[in-house]
Amino acid sequence: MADAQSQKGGADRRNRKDNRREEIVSAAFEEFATHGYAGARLEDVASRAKVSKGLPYLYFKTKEELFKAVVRSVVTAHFNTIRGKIETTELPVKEFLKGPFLQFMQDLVSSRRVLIVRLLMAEGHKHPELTQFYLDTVVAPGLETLSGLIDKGVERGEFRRTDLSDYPQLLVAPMLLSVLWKALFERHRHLDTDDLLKTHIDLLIAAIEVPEQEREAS
Amino acid sequence: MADAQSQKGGADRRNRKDNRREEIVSAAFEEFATHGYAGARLEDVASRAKVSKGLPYLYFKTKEELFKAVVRSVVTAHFNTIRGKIETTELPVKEFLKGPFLQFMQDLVSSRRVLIVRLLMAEGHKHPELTQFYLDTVVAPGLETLSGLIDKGVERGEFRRTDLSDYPQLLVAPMLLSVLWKALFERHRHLDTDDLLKTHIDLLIAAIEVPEQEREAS
Amino acid sequence: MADAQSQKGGADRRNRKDNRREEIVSAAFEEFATHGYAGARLEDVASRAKVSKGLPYLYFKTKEELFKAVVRSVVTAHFNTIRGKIETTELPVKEFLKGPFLQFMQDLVSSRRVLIVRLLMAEGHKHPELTQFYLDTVVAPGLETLSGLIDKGVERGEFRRTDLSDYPQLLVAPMLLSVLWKALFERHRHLDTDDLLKTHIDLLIAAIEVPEQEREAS
Amino acid sequence: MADAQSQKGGADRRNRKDNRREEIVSAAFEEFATHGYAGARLEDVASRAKVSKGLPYLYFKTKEELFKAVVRSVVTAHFNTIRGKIETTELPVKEFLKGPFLQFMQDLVSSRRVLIVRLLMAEGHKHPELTQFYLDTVVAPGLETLSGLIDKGVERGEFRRTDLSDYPQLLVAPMLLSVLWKALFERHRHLDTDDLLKTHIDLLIAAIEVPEQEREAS
DNA sequence: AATGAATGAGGGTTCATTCAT
DNA sequence: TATGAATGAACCCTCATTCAT
Repeated sequence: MADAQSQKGGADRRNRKDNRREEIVSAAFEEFATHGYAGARLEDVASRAKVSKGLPYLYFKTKEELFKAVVRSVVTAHFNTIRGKIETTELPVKEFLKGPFLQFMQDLVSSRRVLIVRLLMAEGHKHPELTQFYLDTVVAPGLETLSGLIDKGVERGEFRRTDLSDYPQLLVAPMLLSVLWKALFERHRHLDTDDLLKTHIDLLIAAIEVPEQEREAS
Repeated sequence: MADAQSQKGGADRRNRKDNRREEIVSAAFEEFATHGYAGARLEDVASRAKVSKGLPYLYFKTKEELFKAVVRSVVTAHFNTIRGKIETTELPVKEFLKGPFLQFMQDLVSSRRVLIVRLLMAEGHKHPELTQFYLDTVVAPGLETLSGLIDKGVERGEFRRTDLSDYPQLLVAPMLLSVLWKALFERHRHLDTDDLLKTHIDLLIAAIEVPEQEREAS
Repeated sequence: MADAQSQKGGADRRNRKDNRREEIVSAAFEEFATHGYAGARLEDVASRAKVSKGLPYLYFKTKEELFKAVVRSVVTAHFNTIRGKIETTELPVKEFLKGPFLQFMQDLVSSRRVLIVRLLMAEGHKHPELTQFYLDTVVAPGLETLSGLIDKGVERGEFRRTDLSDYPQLLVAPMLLSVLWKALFERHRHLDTDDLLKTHIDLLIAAIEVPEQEREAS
Repeated sequence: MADAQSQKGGADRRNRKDNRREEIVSAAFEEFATHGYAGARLEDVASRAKVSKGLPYLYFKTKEELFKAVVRSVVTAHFNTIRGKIETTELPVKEFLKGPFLQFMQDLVSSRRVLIVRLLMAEGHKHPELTQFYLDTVVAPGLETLSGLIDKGVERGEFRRTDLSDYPQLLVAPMLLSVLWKALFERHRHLDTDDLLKTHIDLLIAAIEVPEQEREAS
């Protein structure tokens, strides 16, 4: 029992430490997202996380390390879900695009997480290893998966063979635009990004779809 | 003579002053584009413009004023050209999109001017009036013009009536993506943005085009 | 048995405690000697002593207390040996100087312990009670003893009566110089301090020695 | 006249700037000498020099640069005087040592400038290039000159040939000791360094002097 | 109009010291 | 007794802005 007690004590401390770390990263995310990298003050991060000014430095050697941790934490684990879905779905590709994939983009656009995208756009060029990390972890696998999805549609006879396979970026470009619009212009002029994304998917499908009557029997 | 002299002197001075101003703004553009708003140092702006450290303050009260001037200066006058072309072209809309419009996007992506876009993404939300200005001056008229272009295609029977008219942003979203890719990822992974943009236009046309045989004679 | 057990336990604890203390002081000596007072970090002291960051504070209230303990520990017990030898030697003073005393100085110059001298030089003026302690414990008795040694030589007819008795510091000044040379300049320019010290002793003896033929028979 | 005026204006500014620089270095000398390198606060340097907190950074990139400038400024030009005298004196070497040279050492010991020696002792090992500079600029030439002085005495038949020529450091070691005594112990126990130095010179001369009756006629 | 020296508020970072466990 | 997470004061350095010339 005494053992259990002390173990538990250790676990508590571990948990507390982990929590603090997460709280700091989370607070930092807000501050970076709001003020940009240079504009964010570590002291504000600390007080948002309700810790002392010096604590972040116990977990992150420098502001930049903290920034990297923020990017990593936002990125990690969120994109694997949809990727898994894409690769295992049984739906016709067209239905998948109009359903789950559209949904995914719509959700992403309205989530706070995408602020990281704006951050990266704004500050990424000053942190090459970070962009590389993001490219390797999120962008490249994501594009790979999308390419695969298009190809699957082609193989199944749903889609014509087009250059879209080479530029899966085109599938998500309007999502990027939506993110930026929301960040910059939304307060001045509303844009229905959900509908915009839906329109985008519909047009894309129209562009590459093989009409029902032309499909081969198999 | 004396009058002419002094007038000429006045003109010189005016010119010199204007030049100075332009040089400062231009130097500031480079510094802002390279280091971001917070990261740019007014002293570097001054020395890039080959003026003294204090001079920018004779023209711009604060760093923010200078920033606004930069945005305005980059924005102004560059977008009217293509807008004019769009509105007066005699080409079939399809041909216009595949020709001059594609060319315009390709040029823009590789111009230094688009760095302003990254700047706005990074700092825009802190300068609402600036984004408003940008929206009013560049974005809104641009979108308006694009809408008109699509509609013209519809009216001429080239295109089906689609929701693209409501979301002309979809025409330029890949351009935005291209800009960002170049800024962030290009050094890690090459993307042929010219070809990507071409593919985009082709797909879009495929999506909305009325097939030759279906067109009404008029 | 139980008693023995607990007694032993008590002894262990005492020993352990003393060891810890010594280890901390010893680690602190290294850190202070290497980085100076202000430059030494208590965390480094702790990790060098392989104890936790907080432990030194159980033994020493502040960094300054630890510093004092370091000075005291290095000082204590090391100088009594030579002092004892000086006071009890049967050798002619001249031989004593050329033999054991020279040896002592040569050893001291190459020992790590003299780093304390540099420390005191650097920080002593900020810790008056510490310099007083050092003066009372090491310097004053040492000089006293040296004075006595010279006087013994005079009384024995080996040396002339000179003012050297009033300034025994002159006997050790080259040792000080040697210490500093090693600390500062040795890496740039070698100095054979052993030979320098030998030369010093030889010259000093030449200066005060009563030539053989002039000595009184006794 | 206007020209002269503006020239004078320029000169004024130059002078003012140079003055500021000197004032900062001088203030820094005091602060470093009092608190050591790490203990000195640039803000205190600034306010001692009656300039703003940031000004020192216009003249010295970092604290270390300022420190180096302090060392250089104290060192420069002060040691050439005595060196010149040594090399050109017409006095018998013995008389020179007992007169001007002793005087020089006595003056030096009581000047504020020697605090730089304590500084170097304390911090020198952390700034190798600085100690090298000091060695090359002050120490090495000084020792060279002293060696020459001894040799001149030997050549003139005043002195025996001894190893002192190889270790001119022995001539100045008591000066070093005096500096340190004053810095550390003087407030606790008085030492008449003037007399100590005189005794030192007397003893040294006694050690190497060729007695009058033994000198060769020439 | 133009210069560039000077100012001083502000932010990143360190580290002696405290304290909950 | 021992740990190491946490605190917060202090300090170096930067840079937007001012001002004497």
